[in-house]
Amino acid sequence: MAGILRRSGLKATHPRIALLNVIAESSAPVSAQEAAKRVGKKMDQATIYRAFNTLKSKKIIRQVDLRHNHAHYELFDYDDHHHMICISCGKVEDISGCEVESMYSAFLRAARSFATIEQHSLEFYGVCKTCAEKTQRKTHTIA
Amino acid sequence: MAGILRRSGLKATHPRIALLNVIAESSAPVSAQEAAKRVGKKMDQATIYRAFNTLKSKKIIRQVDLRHNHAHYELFDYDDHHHMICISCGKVEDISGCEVESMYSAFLRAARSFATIEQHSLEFYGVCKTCAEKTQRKTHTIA
DNA sequence: AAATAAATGCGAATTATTTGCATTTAAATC
DNA sequence: GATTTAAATGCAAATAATTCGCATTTATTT
Ligand SMILES: [Mn+2]
Ligand SMILES: [Mn+2]
Ligand SMILES: [Zn+2]
Ligand SMILES: [Zn+2]
Repeated sequence: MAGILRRSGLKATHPRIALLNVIAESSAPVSAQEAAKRVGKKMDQATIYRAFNTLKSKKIIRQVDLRHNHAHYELFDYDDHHHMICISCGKVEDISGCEVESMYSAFLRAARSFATIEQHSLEFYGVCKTCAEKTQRKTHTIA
Repeated sequence: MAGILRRSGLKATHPRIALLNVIAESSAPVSAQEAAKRVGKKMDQATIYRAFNTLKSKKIIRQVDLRHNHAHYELFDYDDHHHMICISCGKVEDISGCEVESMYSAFLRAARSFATIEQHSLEFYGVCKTCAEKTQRKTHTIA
């Protein structure tokens, strides 16, 4: 992690490295609260938010919207993966194989007022198998 | 607007109708602050947030993430349009013609733990022509 | 017009994110 | 390895975003 930071012109400081490790080890995008909890030690929330912002501006991490009313972040791995989010329990699963980038130029042609597209976000909102089963069971019980 | 509300089992109250009009007349998704300002009269912020949530749950409006650290909402028109957002000035333009829904079943097959997809959000982050020109001009001045 | 559940307003509470400033620390220089 | 210095951190306090409790008002039903 230290190398990534230095290559971006950032100081490889202990809090930042710890935070990056937390993000890297997490299976789902992490929020400031989760990060604070998992970084353990003492990393101030202000430092966490400042780190999120600088790491985002250097494209080391990217922001993901899960509609939880607070931001989440994950490593910016350049593999263009996206997320499925359960609208019932909040579960998040990564998915890949989206072709959207290949359509950038077509979208740009259709757009009146945009010069470039740098990135996109694509999220799917649905119901996970666990929640679907629960609903099914509930329905059966009532009937 | 009153009809839409009643059809969803909601009371067609004055604040709600005013809010829906604001959302309908806006060219871009609106935030709670913008709504408060434009509804004029006095509609309490708590009422605005409560309305956003109930209208969202009835699928009359939908939430849009512009990465501004607060939620935005627009009418849920079922035409599957999406947004281009300028990372420099925040400008928002609607775009349509996305084929993502036709790929729901393929994504579902690829997903380990999801039973259904109900909707998706697709946002493009780029630079608008106005901002692109400004940058160009700045670069030229420096050179 | 009366009854009633739903919705609102208002104030206060949470939650989320940012800021100012004194102090510390990583990296560069000697 | 000690010195220098700009960048980064911690702490406390500020601001922004969203939610809650409860008394009062309002839209529909009767
Ligand atoms: Mn992910
Ligand atoms: Mn729109
Ligand atoms: Zn679920
Ligand atoms: Zn712009």
